[in-house]
Amino acid sequence: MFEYKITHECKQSGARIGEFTTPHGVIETPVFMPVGTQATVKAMAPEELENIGAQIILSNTYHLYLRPGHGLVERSGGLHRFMNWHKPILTDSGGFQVFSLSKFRKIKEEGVEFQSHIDGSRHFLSPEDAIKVQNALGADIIMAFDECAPWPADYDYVKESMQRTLRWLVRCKMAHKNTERQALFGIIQGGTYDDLRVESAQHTTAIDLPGYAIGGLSVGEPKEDMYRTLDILRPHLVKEKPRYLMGVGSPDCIVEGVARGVDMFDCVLPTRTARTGTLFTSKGKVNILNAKYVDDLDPLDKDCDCYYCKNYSRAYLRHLFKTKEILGARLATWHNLRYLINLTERIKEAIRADRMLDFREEFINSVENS
RNA sequence: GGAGGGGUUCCCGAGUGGCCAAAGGGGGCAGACUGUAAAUCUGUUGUCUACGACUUCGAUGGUUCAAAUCCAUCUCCCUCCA
Repeated sequence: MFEYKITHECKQSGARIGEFTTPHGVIETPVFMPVGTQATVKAMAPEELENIGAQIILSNTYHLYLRPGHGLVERSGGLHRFMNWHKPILTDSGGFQVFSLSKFRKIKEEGVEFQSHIDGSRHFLSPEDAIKVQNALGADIIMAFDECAPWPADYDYVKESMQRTLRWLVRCKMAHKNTERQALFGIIQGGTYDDLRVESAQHTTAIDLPGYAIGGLSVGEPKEDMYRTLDILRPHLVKEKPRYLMGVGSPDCIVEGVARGVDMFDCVLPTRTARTGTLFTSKGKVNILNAKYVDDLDPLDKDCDCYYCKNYSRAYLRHLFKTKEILGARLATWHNLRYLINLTERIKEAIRADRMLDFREEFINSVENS
């Protein structure tokens, strides 16, 4: 179980196509994983996700722990059964909530004290707790409990945080009881400090795990910093293990990430922006609410094969958004997810043809010339 | 016919002598969103030859240094009573 088999390596870029085997099926990388924090990818039914080619989705330890409680999920037969998604699932550990809910928490060596954003109740989440909850949820891939440090942040703070994340990783591995059916991934931190990144990568990969993630990026830093960090990390990653860039990203970031050897991505961007009217297209970003689309009866993207683009006009989607109809959010989400999954398909073709760098060039140009 | 209430910027609706181009919503226009406190948030919304000027608060006329705000007439709407 949890074997990662690289089936092709791009001669031009070193980008890989691989197969990661899990109890709920094989994931072909590079892969984009839609995010379904609260045991649902907002606006989409599992069947619909499957139909657009989603291979694996994310869910979240912290949010499910608070509501409805991991006990209920476990009693219902695990997360797969609870939400009726029978392909692989990855759960994030709650480490991102240490960052995003920073107003409600206090970090200690033992773990993190949270005050619930829902009702203000106090909770304590240690690395052991995060693993215990994830064992109960039953995802195929579970994440180590880390701290996603903010950006910008002082060197000393990031160093301390990164080293604590390493100590927490050791505790996570010790606590993980279900290694046969759940793959624990470690998370490399270190902000945008190159030496801290290298230190984190060396220590993290020294611990034998089925996969490794790069965290703490796309938290506000310039893209050049993110790309540089990926370049710095690349020689320090384990070639035979999947590499997961957490929280990324936008179409251009995914292309840039794959070109730098990343295999897995997740991001709320396509689903979140879809709900507010921003759509990815082969010609760049479109805000469907713009007045110029009021009479536009063409499909959003002629190059897209999604249910929305095949059956509806831009004017119709704009109308749905203007009237705040639920279907608007659904069609937009449907499209954005299909767009990103299509993008990974095109990326795989480029890797197979050993022309990932050419593809990157073409992609950047096509999106800019809108 | 009698009594009362009211007509404010695209809409609703505050404002009752100067701090009012006029609160607040809505709508419109635009922007943001990267391991989801997000079907959310931000900006903007009379005109112009634009750090100043001009036009606006049902209409007209008047009082005043100064009116959306006071007075008169007209007009339209609403409620109650006959």
